Amino acid sequence: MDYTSSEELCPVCGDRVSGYHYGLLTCESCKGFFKRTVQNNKGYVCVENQKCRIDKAQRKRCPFCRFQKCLKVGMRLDAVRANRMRGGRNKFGPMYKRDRALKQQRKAQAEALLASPREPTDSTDYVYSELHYGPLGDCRGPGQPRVPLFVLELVRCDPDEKVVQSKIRQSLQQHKLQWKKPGSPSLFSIMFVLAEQTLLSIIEWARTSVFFRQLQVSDQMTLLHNCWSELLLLDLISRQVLKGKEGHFFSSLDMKDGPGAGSGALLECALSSQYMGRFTQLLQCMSEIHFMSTLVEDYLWSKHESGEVLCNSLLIEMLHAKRSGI
DNA sequence: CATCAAGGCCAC
DNA sequence: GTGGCCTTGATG
Ligand SMILES: [Zn+2]
Ligand SMILES: [Zn+2]
Repeated sequence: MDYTSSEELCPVCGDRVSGYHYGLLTCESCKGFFKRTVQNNKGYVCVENQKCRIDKAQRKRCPFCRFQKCLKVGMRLDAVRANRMRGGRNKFGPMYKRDRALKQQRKAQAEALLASPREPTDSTDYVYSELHYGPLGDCRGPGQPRVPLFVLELVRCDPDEKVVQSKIRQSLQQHKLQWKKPGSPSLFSIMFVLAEQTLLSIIEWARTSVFFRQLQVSDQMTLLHNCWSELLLLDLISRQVLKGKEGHFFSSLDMKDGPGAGSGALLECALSSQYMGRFTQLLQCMSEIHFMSTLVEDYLWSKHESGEVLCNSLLIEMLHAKRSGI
C-alpha cells in the first residue's frame, strides 16, 4: 500500500507511515520499537519530566516517553502475539479495512469539492457536516467526571445545541436561496454564514451566562470585542475535537488565500487536543489560538476591504470595533 | 492467488 | 537498541 500520497504521519514520531501496526497507522521504526518493548517486557526510565517531545530526530532519546506516547495514541498491547506466531490476520483486520475505507471516502469527497471550484455542485451541506455542526452525538463521554460546581452552573447556561443548529441550518438555507450570482454559493460565503451564525449564538450564550450577565453592558461589549475571534476558533476547534476523529477538512482544504495559508497550526491544535483535556494544556493552546485569531481577523479584513463581504454583518462590525478600539 | 500486518533478521 | 527490509500465513 502506498501511504505517501496521503499526508499521513506517524502519530508517535511524525515519520512516514508504513502501514497499520498494532491498531493504527504508524511508521516502521515505532512498529519495531513497540514490538521489542512489549515482547521483551522492557522497562524504561525517564530522566526528565516524563514529558519528552517525541519526533523523528529525538525519538531515540527517551524510550520511556516514546512507549508512553505509543500507548497514548492507541497502539494495542494485545496486537503483540504472545505465541510469536507469524503471518496471518488478527482480530484488528476488519477494523483496518473499515478505517481505510473511511479515509479513502473522505479523501474522495474532499477532492471532489476542491477539484470543482466552478461546478454548480452545492457544497453547503458538505461544509456544514464536515465542520461537525451535524446531529449532536454523545459528546459528554461515558464516565461523568467530577466537575466543580461553578462549571456545572456554567454548563447549565449552555444553549440547547439543537436550537442553535436549527438556526444555523435556517441561515444556510436562506443563504442558498438568496444567492444571486450564477452557480451555487461559494465556499467562502458558506463559511462566512456559518461563522456569522456561530458568533451570534456565542454572543447569545455569553449574555445569558451566569457571572457574565451580571457585568455592566459596556464591560460585556469590551470583553466580546476583544475575544470574539478566539471564541469562534474555540467553538470550531471543540467541534472538531468532540465530533471529528480526523481533521481532514482543513488539511485538504488548505484555502490558498485563506488565513495562514495551509493553516497547519490550527489543525495541529485540534488534533493534539484530542488527547488533552487538561486545563494547563488548554492554556498552552491559547497562545496559538490567539495567533490564529489574528490571522482570521486579517483575512476577514482583507476580504472586507476588497468588498467581498457584506458590510452589515456582525463579523465585520466586531472587526471595526476591535480595530477602532485599539 | 494477492494482500498486508505480524514476527524475524542483522548491519549499524 | 534501532530500524529498514525480509518472511510468513490467515483472510477474502
Ligand atoms: Zn513513528
Ligand atoms: Zn522522557
